[in-house]
Amino acid sequence: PMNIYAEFHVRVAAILKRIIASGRLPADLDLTRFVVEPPRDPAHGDLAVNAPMVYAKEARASFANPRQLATELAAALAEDEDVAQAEVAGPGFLNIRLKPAVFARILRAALEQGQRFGAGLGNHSGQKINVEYVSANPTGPMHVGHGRGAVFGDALANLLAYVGHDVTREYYINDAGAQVDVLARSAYLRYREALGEEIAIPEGLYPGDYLKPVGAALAAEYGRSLLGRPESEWIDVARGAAIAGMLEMIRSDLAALGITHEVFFSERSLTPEGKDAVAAAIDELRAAGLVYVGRLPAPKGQPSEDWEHREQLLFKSTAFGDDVDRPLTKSDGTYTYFAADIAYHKSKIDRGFAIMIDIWGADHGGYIKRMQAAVAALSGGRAVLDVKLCQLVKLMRAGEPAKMSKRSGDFVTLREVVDEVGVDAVRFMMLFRKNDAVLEFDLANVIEQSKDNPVFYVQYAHARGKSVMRQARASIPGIDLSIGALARADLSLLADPGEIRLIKLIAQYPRVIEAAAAAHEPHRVAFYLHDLASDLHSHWTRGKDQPQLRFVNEERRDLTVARLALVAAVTSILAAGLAILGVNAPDEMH
RNA sequence: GGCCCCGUAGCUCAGUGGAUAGAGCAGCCGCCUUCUAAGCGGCAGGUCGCAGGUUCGAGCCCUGCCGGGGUCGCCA
Repeated sequence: PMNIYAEFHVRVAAILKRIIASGRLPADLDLTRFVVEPPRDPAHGDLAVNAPMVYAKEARASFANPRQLATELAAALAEDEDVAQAEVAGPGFLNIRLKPAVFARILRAALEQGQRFGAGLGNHSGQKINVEYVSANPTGPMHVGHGRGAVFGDALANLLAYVGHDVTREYYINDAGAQVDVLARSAYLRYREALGEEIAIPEGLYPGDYLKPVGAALAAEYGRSLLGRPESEWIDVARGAAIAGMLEMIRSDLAALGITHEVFFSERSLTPEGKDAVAAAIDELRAAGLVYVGRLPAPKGQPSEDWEHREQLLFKSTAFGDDVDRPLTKSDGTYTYFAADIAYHKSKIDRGFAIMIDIWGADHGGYIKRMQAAVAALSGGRAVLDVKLCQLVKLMRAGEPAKMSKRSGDFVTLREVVDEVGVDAVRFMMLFRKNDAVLEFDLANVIEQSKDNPVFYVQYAHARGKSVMRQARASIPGIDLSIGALARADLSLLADPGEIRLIKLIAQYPRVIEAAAAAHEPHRVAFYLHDLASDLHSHWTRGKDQPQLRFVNEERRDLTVARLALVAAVTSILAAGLAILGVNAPDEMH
C-alpha cells in the first residue's frame, strides 16, 4: 500500500485536528471534505491541498482568510520529514513539494511489490461483493453488445479483487419465460430437420443455424420417438437440451474472451418450475406491507390500443423512490420477470452480499429504480445495489456500419469479432471508453499495429521495456538486474526531467486504482496505462537525440541499474494494469 | 407526456467541485549510421448545447429549456 496522496490526506487531517484541539476550528469539522491530489500544473509541486478553501467558512472565526490557514498548515507540513517545501498559492492552495527520497521509496515499492503494487488499498479487506454480468439470454450466440457488458463486468471484478474485495462473479441465466419455449420449438424443428425432414423456420422462431447441433443431439438421443407427438410431450426435453446447448455455446464465447464466472444462477430454479422462491420473496414483501392488488395508470404519450385497465399484484416501489408501483404478475397469473429478479436479488442478500453490482444493457435503464427499491425493501436498507449500464456498441468496418440483431440469425457474433481482431483488442477497446458512452468499434482500426491503435500502443510500451532489459543483459555481461539489485540501486541518479516525470506518474498508480475501484470505472485504468505508455515512449525517443539519456549506458553501470529500475517499475505497472483489464502484456511484439 | 443516458477541438473521446479545459485521429512542419521510427517533437484548432442558480471557485452540483439516443403492464 503506497498511496502518497492518501498518506498526506491523513497527515494534513492530523494537523487540522491539532488546530481543532486548539479551539480555532469547530470540533465537528468533516475531515473527509478536502482532497490531496496531483496539481494539474506540475510546476505547482507534487501535492495540492485544498483544505484552507474548503474550510474557509468554518475558519472565518479564527483565520482572516484561507491563505492564513494555509500558511499555518504549510508551517506544520514543513516539519514533515518527507516534505521539501510547502507553500501557499493562489486563493489558498497548499502546494507541497516532496523530497526525492519519497519518490525513491515509491519506486522501490513498485519494484518489490510487483503485480501487487497499489493493491489492497483502503479498508476493503474481504468485503464481499457480488458482480453480476453478461446474463445474456440463452437463446443464441452472444453479440458485441453482450461482449461489452461481459468485458466491463469482468474487468470491474478484477479491479475490485485487486483492491482487496472478496468478489463473486455471477451469471444469471434467463431460462424461464416464453422465450425459452420459443427456443424449444425452434430446436424441435432442427430435430425434425436432423431426421431428414425439409423444414422452414416460421416467423417468430429462432432461425439461426446454431440450433442445428441441438437438433442433431436430440435426434441422436431420442431417435424418432419425439416425432408426431403433441408439444406438451417434447417441450421439456427440447427446452432442456436447447438451454444446455446455448449455455455451452455462451460459456465457450466467454472463454474466448478470457471470462469465467464462479456462479451460474438459473432463473428457472426460482420459479414455480423450481423451488418457487419467488413466492417466498413476495411473501416477505407482503409481510412488510409492500405488496397490494391495484390498478396502474395507463402510460402517457402514445396511447396504446390494447391497454386494458385491470387489477394486478403490485410492489410498492414508489415507497423507495420509483415513479410508479411495479407489477409482479402478468395477466395470465404467472410472475413477471421483475418478480423473479426480486427473488434472485433476495438470494444474493441471503448469501451475505451487502454490495451488489449489476451490469446491464442501456435498454434496461428504466428498470434500475425498481430493482434498487426491491433490494432496499428486502435488506432493510443494509444492502446496496449499483447498476452499471453499458451503452450499445456500433460495430464498424472502415467507417461502414456492420449490422447486428439478436434474432436475425445472420448478425455479426461476438465470437466472430474476437476471432477476427483478437481478445486483447476487443477487451482493451471496450474498456477504453466510459461504460455509459456509446462505443464505436471499428474492426479495421483495432488490428492496425500503430500508435493509432491504443491496444497496440500500450502493449508495445511493455514490450519495449522488456526489450531494454534484454538489451542491457546482452551488452553488459554479468549485470545483475534482479528485483533485489534494482531496488538497491542509487535512485538519486534519476534526475532527468523525463525520468522524474515517469516516477511521478508511477506514484499516481495506486491512487488511480483506488479511485477507479471506488467509482466502479475500470476505464480509468485503461487511460492511465495509455498515459504511462506515452511517457515511456516519449522518454525512450529522447535517448535518440541525447545518447546520454539512454537507459543502457555501458560506461556507467550504476546509472544503468538505476534507470533500469525505473524501466522495470514502469513495465511492471503496465503488466499489472493490463492484467486488471484482462489484456496480455507481451514481452516482444511480432 | 414521465423517467434514464449522452451533448467538450473538423472527427472519436478523457477530464474524483480547484489554478491557464486535455489526448488520439485528420491537417501543416520536423526527427531513422538509433536501447525495435510498430516511435517521438512542434504548429494550428474551444462561447465545454443554451439560460439561470448554488459556491471563495462549476465542463463537473441544482433548476429550466434545446438537440440525440434509450425506455415506459401482459418481453427478458
